[in-house]
Amino acid sequence: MPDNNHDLRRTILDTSRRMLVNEGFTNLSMRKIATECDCSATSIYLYFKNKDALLHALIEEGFDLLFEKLKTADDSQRPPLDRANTICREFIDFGLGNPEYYEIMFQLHPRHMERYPVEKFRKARKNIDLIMYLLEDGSKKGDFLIEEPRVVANVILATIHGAVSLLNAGRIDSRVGKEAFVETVVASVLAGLKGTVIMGKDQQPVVS
Amino acid sequence: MPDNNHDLRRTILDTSRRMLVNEGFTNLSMRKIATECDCSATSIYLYFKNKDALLHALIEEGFDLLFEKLKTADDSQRPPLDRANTICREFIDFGLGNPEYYEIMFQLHPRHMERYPVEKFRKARKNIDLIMYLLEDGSKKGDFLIEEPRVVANVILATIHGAVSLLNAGRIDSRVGKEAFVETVVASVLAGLKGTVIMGKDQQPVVS
DNA sequence: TATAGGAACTTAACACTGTTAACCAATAAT
DNA sequence: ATTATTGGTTAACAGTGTTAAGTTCCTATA
Repeated sequence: MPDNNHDLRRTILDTSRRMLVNEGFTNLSMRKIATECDCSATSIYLYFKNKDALLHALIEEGFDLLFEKLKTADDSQRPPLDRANTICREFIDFGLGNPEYYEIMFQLHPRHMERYPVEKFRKARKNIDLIMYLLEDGSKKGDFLIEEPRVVANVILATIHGAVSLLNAGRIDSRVGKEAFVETVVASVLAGLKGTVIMGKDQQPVVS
Repeated sequence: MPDNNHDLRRTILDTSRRMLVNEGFTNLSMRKIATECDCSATSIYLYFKNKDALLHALIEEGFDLLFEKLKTADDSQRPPLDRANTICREFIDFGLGNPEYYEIMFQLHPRHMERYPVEKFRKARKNIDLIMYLLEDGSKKGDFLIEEPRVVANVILATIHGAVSLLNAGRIDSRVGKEAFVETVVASVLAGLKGTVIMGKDQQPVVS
């Protein structure tokens, strides 16, 4: 049996991912995962150094998922502004659609877990890089006016992240419609790329 | 003894606030608070329904603190754009300067604690309202071009929140300087208010 | 074929956590 | 004088992450 060794490891990952999505991060305990996997809690420690390491593995999967989503949605043939628009919406869509994943990926405070290994940050950074390359492309084509793509890419990420996290936390004024909020956020991001972006009558941002 | 009753209550609040700031949210346990207060852990339950209620009280204090900071920094006599600039920077300053407070105020996921009581949200909303009034003022004076101040106020809050939370979590690309990042975020927010904002040579946003 | 080694897994335990039930002492009210 | 209330306690429950020690079982070598 070649890598049948890692059968349980996969089961643990799959069930904990499922439990994370279904029952939330707070209800994710080693013992609960274990009973769901039909093994003892300590068996998990055979494949993961501790709970944080298991969490890190899930986070990594999350970043892969997000990156795939962004990459497949992004069409490098389209105009940069359209691409930026798409990327923003896909990111928000991911965050609102996978709140549990999003939480451990972006909202889990470092103080709550072991330092996320530096080498794993590369996967997280791939998403920012994707934005950055897009900005550089837009700059080269003269569509954007950006001096420091890396800084702006991080600002864009921060803006969208703020929107997603506050929405998911239910901390956006209830009198503000979710759609209007999202549209305004996206418009604001796109506005930062070049010129002024206003809202068209079909709720799509239009560059004036 | 008039309200000597609430002596212990005050001590609990003060020490837990101090412990929160000094040792972080994760290390805040009822028993630790109790030993620090020279009382038993169960005594805390005489004054707070549970740990969440204690946390809510701390959150409330945090919002008061933030509101005071914003209110005293805001000078309604100055031009709206200057005021917006000040508010943004004060907010960021608060978030970076009080990461523990900020965490329980804005990053503590609802799933991790009992629903934050609706009536207490008013204190949180006072900060958004302050931004909103400023936007309305700017609109009235013709400095801003804003159709829905409440939506935009929430977007501004989200943008700044995203920046603060990612900075505090150490999730901003290390190759991006903190100052440059903050300046770009503020510039981006101000740009959304009207026209295009570019960075002057003194790193201060200038409206063109 | 017998035995040593190691891999996969379990049980029992430790030191924590939030929270509750039961109890006790002192003060205030009838 | 007796009752009720206030403010506090101790002991316990059920849960947490984690570790040390022990157990099975399969595989490879003497």
